[in-house]
Parts: sequence; structure tokens; C-alpha cells
Amino acid sequence: MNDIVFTCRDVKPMAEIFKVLSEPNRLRILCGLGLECQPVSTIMEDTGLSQTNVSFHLRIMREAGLVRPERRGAFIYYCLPDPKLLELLEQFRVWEETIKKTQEI
Amino acid sequence: MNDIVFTCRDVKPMAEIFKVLSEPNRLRILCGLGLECQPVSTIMEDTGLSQTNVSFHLRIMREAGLVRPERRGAFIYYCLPDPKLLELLEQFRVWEETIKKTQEI
DNA sequence: CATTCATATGAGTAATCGTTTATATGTTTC
DNA sequence: GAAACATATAAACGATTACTCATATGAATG
Repeated sequence: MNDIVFTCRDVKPMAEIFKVLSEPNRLRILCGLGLECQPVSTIMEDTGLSQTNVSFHLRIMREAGLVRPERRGAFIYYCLPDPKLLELLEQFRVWEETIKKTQEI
Repeated sequence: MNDIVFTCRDVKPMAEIFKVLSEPNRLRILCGLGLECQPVSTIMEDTGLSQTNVSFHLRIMREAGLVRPERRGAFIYYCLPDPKLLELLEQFRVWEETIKKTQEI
């Protein structure tokens, strides 16, 4: 019945996205964003990262289309264009916990 | 209603998995594996990668728990411990295509 | 048990990545 | 328009990564 399998014609775009997601600080930024747009300064506070570093990671995520900047006065708010990303991340997290348990056995 | 959001207590394990998935050749190996176990020689043929290189990538995926070796005589077959990984990858692929389209507009 | 086949490991190398320091751009306020 | 604030970019550096070459392990076959 359910033969939905991973179709892998061109894996490079996917690999690119996973590369963006493979950095702990970037995951923390995404998670901190949640469903609300937030300015860089808030992201800095939430993560404890330097301004330059946050800017660096935001650029990578922006270029990958994972976040979108939105200027509001002097501030630039960053948003998730598609909240479905959070669901996908959550699914991966759950899955990762599962395989970790089966490995321990 | 649906406030399932990405919970990010400890993002490092997830980042590790994404790092493993961020390499095109590894994605191709996973995709080539599909739901069936396959020996290294077959993976080499499918991907066109060198024996050493395939072994290198398989080790990384093995240590991450994404694939599992299974000796059969002189051969070592590699399998997906959990086929759900393919579903997750497929979901990501679909999502990636979606955001790519919205970016073009 | 020596040879062959299948796979794994280790050393070495070029390329990429994450971070910092310094500086630039753009916005508001006076 | 000058000063203060918010964010972005550029250069530089150490760490990590993917790959290759050479070699080792381990199973099958004679």
C-alpha cells in the first residue's frame, strides 16, 4: 500500500538544506524564532551569540530560504516563511530520540 | 489547536544527524538503499563512488545509527534500521521544492 | 594454510566552515 | 547633517570535512 519512498533524482538541494540545519546555533536560532518574527537583537539575547555571529548564521539561513528578513524601522525582524519547517524539525527530533533508544538496547 | 512546535532543549543530536544527511553522496547511498539491504559492492556500483569512499560514508552513517551492517558470508549488507527515515526525507524533499517555488515568485 | 575476494582503517591533503576583529551600511533622533 | 543605534559585510584564522592512496582485517575457496 504505502510505498512512498524517498525519490532521489537530485539530492543536492536537499543536502544544502541539511547542511544549513546541521549547525547547532542555527537550529537554536530557528527554534527561538518559533512562529513569531524577531529582531536580531532578541536572537542575540536568546542565544547568547555575538552580533556578527548571529548575522552570519542568519545570512546562511536567509540565502537558503529558511528565514526571511523584514525591516521595521531601524530593526530587522526575521521570520519563518513557512512554519511547516518547525513541524518537520519536530518530527526529526522525535525520530532521532526513537533510534537512539533502539540503539541502546 | 495544533501548536506542535519544534522543542529545542538539546539541538546537538539533531544537528549531528543533519550533518550526516548534508552530504550528497550519503543521501544518494541512503536513497539507493531504499527498503532493501545491499552489499557495499552494489552501493559502489549504484553511486559510482570508490570503495574507500563508500566505506567512509557508511561508517559515518553507521555511527549515527542511520544504517546497520549485516554480515552475510563474505559480504556485508547495509540496511536501514528504520524505514521511517525515507518518509522523513521525502517530506523534506517535498517541502524544499515548495519553498523553492515560493522563492521564485 | 595460502590466495582471493569483500570491506575497513589510517595517514595525508585540499577545501570548506564557524568564529572573531574591524569596518561598512542603513535608520532614527537631535 | 551629525551622532547613536541596529545590522551587514570583509578579511583572517583554526578546526573540520571529504577524498585518495596505502594497508589491514576477515571470510571463502582451493
